[in-house]
Amino acid sequence: MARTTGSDGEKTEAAVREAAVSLVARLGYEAMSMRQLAAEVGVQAAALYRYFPTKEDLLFTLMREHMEGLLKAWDATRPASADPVTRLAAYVENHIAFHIMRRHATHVSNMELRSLSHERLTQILKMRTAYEKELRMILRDGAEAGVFEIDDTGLTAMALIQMMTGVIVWFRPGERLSVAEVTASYLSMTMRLVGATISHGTARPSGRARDAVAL
Amino acid sequence: MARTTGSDGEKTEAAVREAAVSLVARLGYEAMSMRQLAAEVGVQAAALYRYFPTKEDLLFTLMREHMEGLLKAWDATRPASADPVTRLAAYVENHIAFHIMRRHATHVSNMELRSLSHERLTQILKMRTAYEKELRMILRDGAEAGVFEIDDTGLTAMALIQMMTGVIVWFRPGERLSVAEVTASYLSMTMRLVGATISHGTARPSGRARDAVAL
DNA sequence: ATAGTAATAAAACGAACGTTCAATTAATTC
DNA sequence: GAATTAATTGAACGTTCGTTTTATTACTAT
Repeated sequence: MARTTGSDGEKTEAAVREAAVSLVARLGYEAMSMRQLAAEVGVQAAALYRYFPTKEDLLFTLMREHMEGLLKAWDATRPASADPVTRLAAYVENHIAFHIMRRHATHVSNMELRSLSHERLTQILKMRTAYEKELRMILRDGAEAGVFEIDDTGLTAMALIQMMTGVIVWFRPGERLSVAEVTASYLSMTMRLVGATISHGTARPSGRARDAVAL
Repeated sequence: MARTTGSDGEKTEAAVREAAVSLVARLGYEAMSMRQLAAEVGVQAAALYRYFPTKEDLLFTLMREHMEGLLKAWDATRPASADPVTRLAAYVENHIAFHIMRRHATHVSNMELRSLSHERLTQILKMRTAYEKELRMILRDGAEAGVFEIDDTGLTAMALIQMMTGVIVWFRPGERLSVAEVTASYLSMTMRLVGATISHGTARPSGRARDAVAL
């Protein structure tokens, strides 16, 4: 046999991407074989090489697009306001929403970095650093404005990101808590953690967001 | 050749364990080959099988001993006091100290769970859950006593653990911050996060621990 | 000394891996 | 409808993998 009826390059490539994210997240990059991936897509292993020259190229593509998506999502959400509390709230909400929505891809981007070549690792880390810098800037502005009480901006940013990203480890949609409830809780914890002292009139009407500020 | 002069089973096994933790942490379990591990120890691959029947047995041993060590460390540190603030402070300090000290082993225990058989995975997760339960109990007691302000005990426990464990991702001993400084900062952030309202007289004299309570 | 055990080397096994190549068929273009 | 291009198969390549087997040497107890 050869070309199959109804075959379409674009559709196949999309199916490969999708299956790869799921498989790598579940099994790990090294543990997933190209034959396994091909079987999941319903194709022979050789067909994958029409779309991705090597296995590592495939991994890198998944990671790069995930990071680009994260940066793009933040760019679209980023509030014009200069109020650090509002900005921090937006950052937290965007981060949690994005990571819950793309749990598998986040897992891949966080866990499989060691499988990238040095050059590509650098590329991904650059994007990650840019994203983290956004949070550090918010924290610094808030600290300087006196609305946050923060020991060490860099350390606090890392702590917050680890805490928020950790959501994907235990959160499962449709269980005890809704996304909105989780987000509200994390918002509340974040605001306490940074010692936010003034209430921001622009408080979201989402659930128990009142906690997000006061303490 | 065969048995080498000066060879000693106990020493070899210890060397294998040590090298394995380091290699699995750096390369990942799947990416590390038994030949690579053997070379690191200075032995032939076949020699490894005298100490660990399979590669997975080796991984499981590393993980089980790490988790046992964590539980044991907490058991030795756990304060007799019933004061939730004191207990929480002890938990945080123990957790951070242990995880920084055993960065590589923690990496292994957190990242390679998917390479375990179902049965062994369950065993490790049971230990992990027991450890997390300790934190949940502290949080619950504190919330009931009115010294903590907590939305959801389970969610807060997960958030705290993710935050604290995240230390191993970015912290490198001998860089900008000392272990004591990092611990003090995390203690401070933790106490704010849970809304600890009363000062605990037993405050450590370690650095800026004054922040650990007040807000 | 000698017998027995502990610790390893050396070589080999079959299976699985990522990848390549030639052949073949489906769709598209002219 | 012929020529071209797109998409895929099936088989194969050389490597590497985890593991087993066998032989050999170092140590220990008698």
